[in-house]
Amino acid sequence: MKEHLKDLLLGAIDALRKSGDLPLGDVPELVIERARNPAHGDFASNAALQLAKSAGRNPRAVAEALVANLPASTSVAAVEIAGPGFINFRLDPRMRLEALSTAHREGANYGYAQPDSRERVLVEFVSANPNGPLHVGHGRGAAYGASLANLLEAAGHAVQREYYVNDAGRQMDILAVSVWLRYLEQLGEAVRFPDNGYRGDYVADIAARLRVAHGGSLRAPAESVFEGLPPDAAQGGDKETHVDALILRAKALLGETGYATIHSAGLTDCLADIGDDLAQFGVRFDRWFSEKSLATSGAIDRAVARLREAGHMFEQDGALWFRATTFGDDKDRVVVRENGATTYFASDIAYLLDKLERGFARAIYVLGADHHGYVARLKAAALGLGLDPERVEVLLVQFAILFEHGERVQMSTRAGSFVTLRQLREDVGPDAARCFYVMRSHEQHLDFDLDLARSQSNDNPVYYVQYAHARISALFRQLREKGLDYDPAAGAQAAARLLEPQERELLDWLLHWPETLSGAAASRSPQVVFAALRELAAAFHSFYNAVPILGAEDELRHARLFLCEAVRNPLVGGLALLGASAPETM
RNA sequence: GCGCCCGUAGCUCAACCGGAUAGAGCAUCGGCCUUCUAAGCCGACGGUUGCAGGUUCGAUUCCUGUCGGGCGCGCCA
Repeated sequence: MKEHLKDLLLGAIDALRKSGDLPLGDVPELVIERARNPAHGDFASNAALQLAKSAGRNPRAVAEALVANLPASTSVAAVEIAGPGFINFRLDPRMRLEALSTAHREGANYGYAQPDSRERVLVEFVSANPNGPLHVGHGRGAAYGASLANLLEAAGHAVQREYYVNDAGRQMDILAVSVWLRYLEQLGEAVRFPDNGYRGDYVADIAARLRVAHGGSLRAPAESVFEGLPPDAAQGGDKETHVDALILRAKALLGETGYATIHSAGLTDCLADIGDDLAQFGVRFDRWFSEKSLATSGAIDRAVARLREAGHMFEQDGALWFRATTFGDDKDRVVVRENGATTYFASDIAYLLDKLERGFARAIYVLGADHHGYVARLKAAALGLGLDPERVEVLLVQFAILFEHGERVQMSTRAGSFVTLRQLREDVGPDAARCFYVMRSHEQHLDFDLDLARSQSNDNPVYYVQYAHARISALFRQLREKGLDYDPAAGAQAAARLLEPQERELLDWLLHWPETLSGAAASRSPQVVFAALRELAAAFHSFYNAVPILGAEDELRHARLFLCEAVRNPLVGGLALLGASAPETM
């Protein structure tokens, strides 16, 4: 609709230019807005205000000229000039009724875009290191990424969801050593657990499974493990040095295959746990992309060669550097270390190249806010590879802070005393968890109120929205119980009788829903969807309280039930985008 | 020190790429269940948009400075 009105205005501008009645300069990007105040009609444009300066006339005169030259349209009932020169459009009432029947006809997909302007988009999200269970911080990235992917799909794009598995790094080695030490402990060895090790109970669980699968075949005497190691932090040394030495010792004692067995047990178990956790959270991925595979496939070498050939690499202090500062980054970055190993950033470059070479028009990264330093780096990498940096889109998700009984819930990952996503989900339920996470803009810090999310009351906005759906379902149950009839065709026929203000509100909402959705997708803002659903629920509850539905006379009953069915569709469809259910009863 | 994000009602947040009278929910106060689910509805109260300048017909929105909060600045991942 906004596009249509924009075309009308462009038509008027065109006509004025041809006739030469008004000297118009460059035409700015026209903006059509929903009118906030109903007295201002349905849509408003500030075009005249924007054009006034270059036309050298006062805005109202420009507005009058525009309106006089506006092409005819069957969708517009009236055009008014108001205030300093706003042009207000009042839609033909038929537009609302059309929206109503479209909403009714298209089911839960109402408002979803036709996939005509389809763009292939890759959304990478979560990508947490598989060295333990997901915690509540990851939950926000998961909820946001999943909802965003759904939203982009609803906006007509072809979306691929990926999880980047950091299966190659040092953190995984630390996990492997932690598992091994717990395993030895369970076999009766007197081990000293490193300060930098992973202490969570899940580590012991992995060790226990390892014992079942491999018995004592991976055992080594404690003395041989710790003999001659540099001291740990608690022993007056350095925890990093200590744990690194421990990793080397484990590899030496276990041999390549033995170490690989433990390493992969840690990885596999953690990944399985994460996958299961996310699946129960309604979050699914099309692909789990292994970081290690970038090395084995030669993708890293290829990416590095490409940067080198483009002349963006240099050697210094024995390492190979990417001259990122050429492309706006504030530092140059090491890609190949002095010891010959590639850095994490090297994998990033290779993965980025891989994504864009697979034909995705856009690579969206959903990252935690603490990764904001990556933005410049990734953009620089794209430029260095000779690719358009616009195709790289980084969305930073700010931290979520849990509150309970009005106090901040403290978390410490390494100590294993964190609140896991699994715990949160089981505590407040998946629907509330998903919605609470995306209720605020992703670039806004989130205070996650556990008590509120748990509460089954009017305080809880998720229940409020779901309750609207349950009430509609209840109406149709009551309809049968009372032996009343409902004829959708008669309802559609009588829809013009839906003239109460509360009915008008609902029709308005339905009319705007497609644009609300496309706007939310364009601004990567699932919270807009939630806010809109809340409005719809509020409008429905008001309607429900204001007018009789089953108790109305026949024709009105058909019309109102028809409206209820139409309202139910975006409730279901919108909640689905956010990963929440629409229960029939509550 | 440098860089990024955020400061809006008592609290948590909106305000649609600069627009018309800055809006919701919670909290507080007052009403509404012999009728379709009261997990609901109706109403009242509540604001110098952190502060100081600037740009503009118009600024919560853009720019500069400043104060406050969060985060980041490895040959870690």
